[in-house]
Amino acid sequence: MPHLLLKDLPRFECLLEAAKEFPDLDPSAAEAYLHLLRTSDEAFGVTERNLTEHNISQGRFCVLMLLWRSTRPGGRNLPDADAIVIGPRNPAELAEAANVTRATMTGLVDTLERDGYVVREPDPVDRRMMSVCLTAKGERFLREFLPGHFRITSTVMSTLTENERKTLVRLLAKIQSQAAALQASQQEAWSASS
Amino acid sequence: MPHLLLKDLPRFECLLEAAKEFPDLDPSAAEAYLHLLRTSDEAFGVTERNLTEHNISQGRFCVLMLLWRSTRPGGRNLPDADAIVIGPRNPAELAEAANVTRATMTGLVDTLERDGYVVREPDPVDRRMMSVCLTAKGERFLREFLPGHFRITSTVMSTLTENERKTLVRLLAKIQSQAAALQASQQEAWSASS
DNA sequence: AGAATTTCGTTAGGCGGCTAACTGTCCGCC
DNA sequence: GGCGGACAGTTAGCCGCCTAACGAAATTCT
Repeated sequence: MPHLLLKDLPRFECLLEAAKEFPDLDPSAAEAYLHLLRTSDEAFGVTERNLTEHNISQGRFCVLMLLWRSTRPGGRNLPDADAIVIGPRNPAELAEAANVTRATMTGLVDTLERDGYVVREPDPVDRRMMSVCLTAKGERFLREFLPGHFRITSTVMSTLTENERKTLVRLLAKIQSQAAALQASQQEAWSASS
Repeated sequence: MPHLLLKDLPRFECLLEAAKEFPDLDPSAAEAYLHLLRTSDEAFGVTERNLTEHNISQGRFCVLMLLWRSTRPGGRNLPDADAIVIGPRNPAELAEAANVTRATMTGLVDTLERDGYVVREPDPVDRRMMSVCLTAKGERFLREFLPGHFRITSTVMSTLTENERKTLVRLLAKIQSQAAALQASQQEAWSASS
């Protein structure tokens, strides 16, 4: 479970009350924000429990998925099979795709290699680079692990109808783009001030 | 930013494709799940950036909020002021409310005390216990920090109308209760097997 | 009253992120 | 053709979270 968060969210009336003192506090916005983080945390907790039972972390799992997407032809059943891009293989590409630093990726690949799910191979042409490859053991692990993982995520979302899922995704996408824009402006302000 | 997550979520067609191979994969459920985590991560990232700029972590901030809720009368403007419960003060209560272990709370209070936001005082009646109290500096910090924090969360949610926020909270609550139920059943299964 | 259990806070050690600094390799430019 | 940057991967060290185990104090059970 990732970040520390209040177990019981403040009730809406409390937010209304607090808004009297802090005019910047938008009660419904704060409520939505808190619920978003809380729910995501809880949903993630359920899958993470499954991950740790299989002795793997979210980060390592993410790397395996990226490699799996790249090793398997992917477009085998698609008409334009040859157009399918091969996913990332270098640590740097993996780090970029997984949204972590290269240093973190080094650690993840270290443990994955130690567990035999992955091997590192030097790049023959550019001697700075490495290739990270999924082993047969790694692929076997995914093949055994994924069905249960998918069942869990399906169960978590099973209370929502197809329409509800659609609206949820739509609303989340709005928030996400807003957050991304805000983050960009934050970075801009930071680089301008330094 | 808490957990490692794919930067670009797989497109829905890819999920449909993968579902052919994994019958347990419910494409719309997986899509909703991934969007939920991704959006929460991004939204949290925006506020966390603000937190770290003020040299504080989400965990410490959470503790300060809990203490603040407990020190201030809270019900000052409410009719039934005397019925207002006083919030947690012991490390154990704080840990429970913040959803972390007591060991973690020790560390959080350590750094908060080092920064002068909080003091520890031994309980006069039960010598096992400590009382954690917000200092004037801690309250001043909150008073200066919160407006900006509220502005940020309001901005993140500003793309949603009041109605959209309501439906979002409703859908999230459904997911949350489902996740909580699942977690309970997981725990049950675990304790039964051991 | 004394022993066993519970509870509180802390410590020790692990893990997974991060930043910053380093080594080694490639590339462009004079 | 050598040299300064740019880039890949690693290392070192920090922080926040976790679990496990501990000593001290309170509580419960004989």
